[in-house]
Amino acid sequence: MGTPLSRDPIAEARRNWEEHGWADVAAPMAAITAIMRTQQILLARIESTLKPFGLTFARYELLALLSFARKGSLPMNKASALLQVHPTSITNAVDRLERAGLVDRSPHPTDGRTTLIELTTAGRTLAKRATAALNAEVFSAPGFDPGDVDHLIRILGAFRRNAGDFEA
Amino acid sequence: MGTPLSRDPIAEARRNWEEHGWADVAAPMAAITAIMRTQQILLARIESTLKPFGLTFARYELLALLSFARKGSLPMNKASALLQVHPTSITNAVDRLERAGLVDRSPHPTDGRTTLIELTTAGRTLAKRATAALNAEVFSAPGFDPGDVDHLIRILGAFRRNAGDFEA
DNA sequence: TGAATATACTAGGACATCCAATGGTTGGGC
DNA sequence: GCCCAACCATTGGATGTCCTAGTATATTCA
Repeated sequence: MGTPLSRDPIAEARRNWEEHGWADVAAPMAAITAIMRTQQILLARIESTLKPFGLTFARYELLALLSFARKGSLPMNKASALLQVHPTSITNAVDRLERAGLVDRSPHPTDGRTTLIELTTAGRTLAKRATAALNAEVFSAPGFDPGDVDHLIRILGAFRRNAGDFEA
Repeated sequence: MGTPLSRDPIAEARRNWEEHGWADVAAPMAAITAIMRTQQILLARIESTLKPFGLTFARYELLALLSFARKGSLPMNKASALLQVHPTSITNAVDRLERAGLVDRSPHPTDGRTTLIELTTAGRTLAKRATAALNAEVFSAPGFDPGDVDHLIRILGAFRRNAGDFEA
């Protein structure tokens, strides 16, 4: 990215909100905008780490999920639910992973509507190496104060629960 | 989205990390994944609020930025820097906003390389109405505990500064 | 002054996401 | 036993983001 700005653009936006009579919602606006920007920064780091493996974050998430599955396979709709993305995104990711020889599609033994996804040997190996890279290059030095990490997990966990992601 | 899951999928992932010998980075991994998911939820709310106005979040951000510009116009590279997105994203957004009659392009008076973006009357009106809708439907009840909002602003502000977004 | 470098925007391609619509498959209610 | 609503995966279209490359204009410097 370019040169650092001389002032925090989100703090600027917050001031603008306050000057226009929206002081009551200025702080939440700033927090939400900050989350947007933080996600963008983190995603860029992750994508950059995964690039040498030929993976995007979306495809990595699917590989990682499969690598933790007890049976080694997962129905597509389960993957969609657990990763909280639309079924079409799973279809898209599986298409590319399958073309790359990292996963296989197979029909569900009893339910003809369902398709199972399974890691190939190459997929399992790549998932391990990509996870090691993410741990080393992103998660081990995330840029948060260690004490703040627990704050974030608690605050965002409550938010996600309120939003209906999961139950208490 | 579907039914709430019975357990927090990010807490599950954290457990998986710990069981595989990556306990030292499990917490940051969980925090980062939670930011990704939180951004997704918030973006969906924002897009849903903006949809009746024919706006996306990217285009709204540009309209809002222009509405706060002193001169009422902004060079495209300034918009790119302040919104922290790729110049091509600005080109894309301006293309669509211009086609919708919400902004105009004009040449910079002294620098022939630069293009200025300016709100039309319709653009200024729509920006006001869209902001009012976001304030009412998203920012006024963001789903965070009021005390947590300040925590978030502080934690994410420090992160963004460390990441080189702006200077102290 | 004239060439080399830097800057600003645009064009085309890859990827991910969502939505709406389609075609199979299941399973419960009658 | 049959039918229809619910479910599953896929396709096609729209949007946004980034990357690479290309064109035009400015600026710097020998």
